[in-house]
Amino acid sequence: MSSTGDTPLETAAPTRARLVDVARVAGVSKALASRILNGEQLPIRPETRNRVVVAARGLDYRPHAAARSLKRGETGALSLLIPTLTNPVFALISRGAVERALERDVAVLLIEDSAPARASELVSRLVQGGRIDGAMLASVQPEHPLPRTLERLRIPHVFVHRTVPGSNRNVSMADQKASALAVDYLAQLGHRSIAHIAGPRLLTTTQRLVEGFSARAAELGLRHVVVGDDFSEPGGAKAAGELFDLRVPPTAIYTGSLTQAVGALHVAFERGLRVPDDFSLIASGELPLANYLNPPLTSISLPLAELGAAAVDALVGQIAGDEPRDVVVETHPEVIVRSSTAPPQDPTGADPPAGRARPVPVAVEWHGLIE
Amino acid sequence: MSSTGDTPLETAAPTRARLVDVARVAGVSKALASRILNGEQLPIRPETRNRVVVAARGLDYRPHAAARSLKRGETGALSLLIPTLTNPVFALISRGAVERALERDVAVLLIEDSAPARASELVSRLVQGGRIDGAMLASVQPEHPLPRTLERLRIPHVFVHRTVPGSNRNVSMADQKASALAVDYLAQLGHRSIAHIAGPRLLTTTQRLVEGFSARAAELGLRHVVVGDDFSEPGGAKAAGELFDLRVPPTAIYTGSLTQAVGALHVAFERGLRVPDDFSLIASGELPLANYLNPPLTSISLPLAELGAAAVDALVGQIAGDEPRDVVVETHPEVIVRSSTAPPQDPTGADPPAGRARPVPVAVEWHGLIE
DNA sequence: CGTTTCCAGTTAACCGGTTTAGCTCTTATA
DNA sequence: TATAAGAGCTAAACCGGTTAACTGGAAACG
Repeated sequence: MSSTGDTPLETAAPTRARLVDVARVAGVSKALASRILNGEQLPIRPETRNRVVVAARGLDYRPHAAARSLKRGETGALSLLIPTLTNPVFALISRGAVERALERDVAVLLIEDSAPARASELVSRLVQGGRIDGAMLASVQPEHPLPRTLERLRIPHVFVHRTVPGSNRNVSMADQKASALAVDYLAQLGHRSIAHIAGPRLLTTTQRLVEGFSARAAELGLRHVVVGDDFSEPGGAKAAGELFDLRVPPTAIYTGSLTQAVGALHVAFERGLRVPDDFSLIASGELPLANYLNPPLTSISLPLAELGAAAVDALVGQIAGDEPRDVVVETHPEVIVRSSTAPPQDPTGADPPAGRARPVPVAVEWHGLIE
Repeated sequence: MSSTGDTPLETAAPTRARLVDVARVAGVSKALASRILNGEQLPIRPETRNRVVVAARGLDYRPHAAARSLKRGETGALSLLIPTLTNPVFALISRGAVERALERDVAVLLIEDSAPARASELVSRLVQGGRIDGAMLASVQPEHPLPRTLERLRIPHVFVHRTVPGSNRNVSMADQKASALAVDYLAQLGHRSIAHIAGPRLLTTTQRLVEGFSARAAELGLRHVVVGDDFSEPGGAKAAGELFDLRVPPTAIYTGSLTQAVGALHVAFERGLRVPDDFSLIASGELPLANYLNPPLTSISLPLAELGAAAVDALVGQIAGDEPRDVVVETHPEVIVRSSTAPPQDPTGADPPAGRARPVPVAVEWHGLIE
């Protein structure tokens, strides 16, 4: 298996060029070749430098990752832990992270967090095995064991999208702005009574979305309500069902994820409700699928890929020695208008003729001003 | 940064255990420790072996990936090239591959094939940089430059899901069976006139799906037609539109992917056609989303995760020295019955009163027996 | 004129494993 | 009784880079 030098057999094994080869061709020591190729600022004759660079290019030389890693004590690889690949939100974050990492010549190991204990063990193994320099975590729920482990091992890490308050390691975006924009858009269409289907309350993403929603709705004097506690399709379906059961349902629903919107559309269909005739629907997070739902879904675009890219940048910074600090990605949310939103059909629905909307049949309470 | 031995400062940097540490604790040389921990069959006193094993466990020792890689000339890492992460088909294949790889203590680098030239360059870089031992390719179209590059560099590789005939490196499944099952199911419901919305004709997956469809339809004496050339939502929408434009549209449509089915549902909705009243719809490939479409989509389950796992197995085999050979994953397709399929509404629709169905308004021709 | 400084490099140690060659001691064999 | 054959281990080279320490000569400096 040792392809050192010549292989006298008929199959000329194409062997990688090593640093020594470059050095020999350029007529210098491998030490010098190494330092030149790494762009060190050194007193060196330009002509010598050139010989080395040309030799490296000519031989298509690439430093052996393992050798470099061994000496430097760095691997040039990161892990990215996500809840599931089949959720397009995380697919997009992953895309952004992998792209940026490749630009920076860093490798990314993607891992699905099927079970917290297992994920912790896997990441620890990668760390202990010297396979990664740092970890990006997009799936930590508050009691997840991994952050503590990483803290103890002093492994650089960041939290992406799902953040940990006070950690100084959060890479997030101003989700509030997306919610506020959604509320603005619905209000502008004439809706006076709106609902938000939210995710798990423990997640900071959820909290930001809810906060943005409630704050702006209150500001505009809209009646508003928040339901739901799961970003999935069934979560959206269940929450939507609760809303439709209200004595006075909202005329518009804003979901925290596209998957929830799919669930909401599903129950609407089952109950014979029509969108946007019976209620308007708008979701946070734009995906190609939105255009092919029935009806095509109005949504708020969010820079998920940029979020992944920013996570890589922050983590690479930490590895280089920077102190961990929170990063908030610039958000310029936009409404992608499709066919699931329209002015409310029955203007009185937002303000029922019989005055006050209470009592409410399920454990859901309206907030906001009753004019 | 050198944490060699003791760090006298207050921050006790938790340093990885190395092989020497294990050897010292066990009172043996590191050579022996290495061979024991690698499970070599050697003349060794059981007690000595035990001391080493216990020491390794006690120190939570894990061999440093880079050091091992450097000496062995293997990285213990593979790449997986997929068209896009946001397509759940490839998300599932990736899931299966990553899971199996982690079981085998191998790392997987996931790469999206945004542009063939760029992907080729990236994978080459990984190979040349000694970052991966082999590549899994799930996105090669016939003129993709990567296979040639890998062949030239003598890098082990396999083709997953999208195969290359004659390469002996294909990891695929018997998609034909899924198509045949779909046809059987539709026939059993009473449909006599069915259509298949296919993917790009150059892909072998498409060819297998089409073959299974046409063969079984002919066998059962059904009128059948194949349209479409793209697995995406717009591709499904366009093809469905062509079918609806037929003078005698089919009473059932079988799509090669769930995304195409989404597209088909979309145009049906736009044209006011109802599923399954106006036509039945069944898709190849089961995904959670299917349950939340309107109506919930009947689909054929396929072992996509197993396919990814099998790809890892095959590739690891090649790296260990096996000759490349095609692998066909066991398929036991099942119909997941939901609400998008039903007996045809108008039994005469399958066999129009006016006799022959031609002429056909678009470039689509019916095949099969006219009774 | 002797010494220091700078230029333009080279030598060799080292990272943490794996692996080949070899060494010592006991036991079986001729 | 000499010797070959294991059993049971150790020493050291090696993988391919990086980097601290060093060298020989020319120029600058006091």
